[in-house]
Amino acid sequence: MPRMDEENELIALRRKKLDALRAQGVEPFGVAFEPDGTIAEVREKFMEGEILRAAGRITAHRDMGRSHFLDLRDATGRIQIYIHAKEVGADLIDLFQLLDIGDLIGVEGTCFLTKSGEPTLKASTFRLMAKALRPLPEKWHGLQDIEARYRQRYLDLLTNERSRAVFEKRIAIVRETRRFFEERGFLEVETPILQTVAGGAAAEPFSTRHKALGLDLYLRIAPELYLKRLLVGGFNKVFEINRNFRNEGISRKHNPEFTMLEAYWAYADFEKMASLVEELICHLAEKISGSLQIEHRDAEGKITRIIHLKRPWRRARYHDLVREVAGADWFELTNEQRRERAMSQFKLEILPRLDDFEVTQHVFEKLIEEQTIDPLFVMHCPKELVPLAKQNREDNSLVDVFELIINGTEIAPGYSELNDPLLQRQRLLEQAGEETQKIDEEFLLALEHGMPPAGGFGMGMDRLTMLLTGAESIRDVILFPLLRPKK
RNA sequence: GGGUCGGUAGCUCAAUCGGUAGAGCAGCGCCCUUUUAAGGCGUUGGUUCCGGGUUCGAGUCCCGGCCGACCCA
Repeated sequence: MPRMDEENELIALRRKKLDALRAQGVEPFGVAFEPDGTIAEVREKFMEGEILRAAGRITAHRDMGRSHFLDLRDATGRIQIYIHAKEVGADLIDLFQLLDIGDLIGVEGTCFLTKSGEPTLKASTFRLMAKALRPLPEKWHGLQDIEARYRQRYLDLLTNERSRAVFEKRIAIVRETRRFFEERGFLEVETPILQTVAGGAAAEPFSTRHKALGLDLYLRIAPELYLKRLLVGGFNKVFEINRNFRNEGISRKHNPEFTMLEAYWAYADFEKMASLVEELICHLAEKISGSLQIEHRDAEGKITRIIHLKRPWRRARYHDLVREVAGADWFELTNEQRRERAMSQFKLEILPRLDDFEVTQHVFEKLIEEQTIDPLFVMHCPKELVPLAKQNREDNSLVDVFELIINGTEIAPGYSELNDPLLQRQRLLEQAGEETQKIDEEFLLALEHGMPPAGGFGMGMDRLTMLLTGAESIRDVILFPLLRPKK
């Protein structure tokens, strides 16, 4: 990482210019300036002869001797500035000599078209808004270094159009998701991130401590148990979009903090939630990409994958899907036969410590989940996988659950929520094993007051953004992903 | 945690078998009154990620470390 005190002639020169500006009585870190909107808006208002004001960053300088052309940019676009000794005073030309690419300026000027038809502001005056003491990355390639793009995201956003577009899409996805739920009568709520018991999922939490109370706390791994308390409290349609934290490894698909959507709907069930998710994702795809065909491209822009979101999405039972790939007799085999087949026939690595249902789950993940590109609702998973869902009425080894898979990844699980407090206690006990302190008694207390049957689902907004933007890594959809500090 | 790959000027990248560390952009100087990846001429800039080692000589080979990417667990 660059340090402020490092010896570098480029920085030293800019600091000299800074001093020279102050010597001329110019404050290099200016105060408010009122442009006629964003640069995109200025371009819309552009009319030859009109006087307009624009503010932005100098990103290019074409020196013609007595006349100069600048590119002025903000996040919305670029406009060309023309500066000529005759048009601005001698004082401002002196000031102009002290400007650099990267500086933020405010310009007032007359609209005109150049020979080649480029809309340009002929500067009558300009003000320095902020002097940049460091040079910007190169204009043509932008900032390419992956590590630097994460550590200094501002430079990535400034120089890489594609990166900025991804984050603008992410913002739109979150905004449209809120609108979607609000239009359907869901209340957006905020529930605790600091929790005394980290419940609602199976994951390692981050721990922290409240000094005044002398209390050990965890950052939440899921909001689920609090949202269900709200169902008990009579908020019948609720959702939350907020950060979850999981103290686990980092990968292409995992960041320790990530943004989760969870929604609960009283008196609905998992099938209804599946339809809601289907509707939501299609709505977002059309809003964000304008299409239900999502194209993923490589760095050269070649299409690598097309995901078809056209409805209706396939719904199939977990056991039927496993039989399709693992053999119709899979569930009639003995545990040992299943292990044997998974290893010899499917070349899967099956560790001896895996329980029988985990062997099947492993087959499911490798042979179904990872191979599935277009949306697939996997319905009715085995209950061992999901302790917070309602048991199926016909077959109580199953739960009323869907798992939505798109592009080889779990996108959203949804349940008919378990609302039997006694059964819920039993399931949580089974899951916790020895670690009974992991059971949220306050949640069970709430359930004992009566929670309406409800449908619920959760969806990782980061992975959804990856799906809709074609980002290959979760770090490309999180503005500041966690990295080890340098040095 | 394991494996593979990478880290060279502010940025983007070269550097043959181990033999004087280079280019483009940016910067600096000069020329040019409508250029737009402006152009022309000239020019500055390096702890080759860090620390050891081998060697007459290391960006390059070896060992250790740091940071990152990908794959696996």
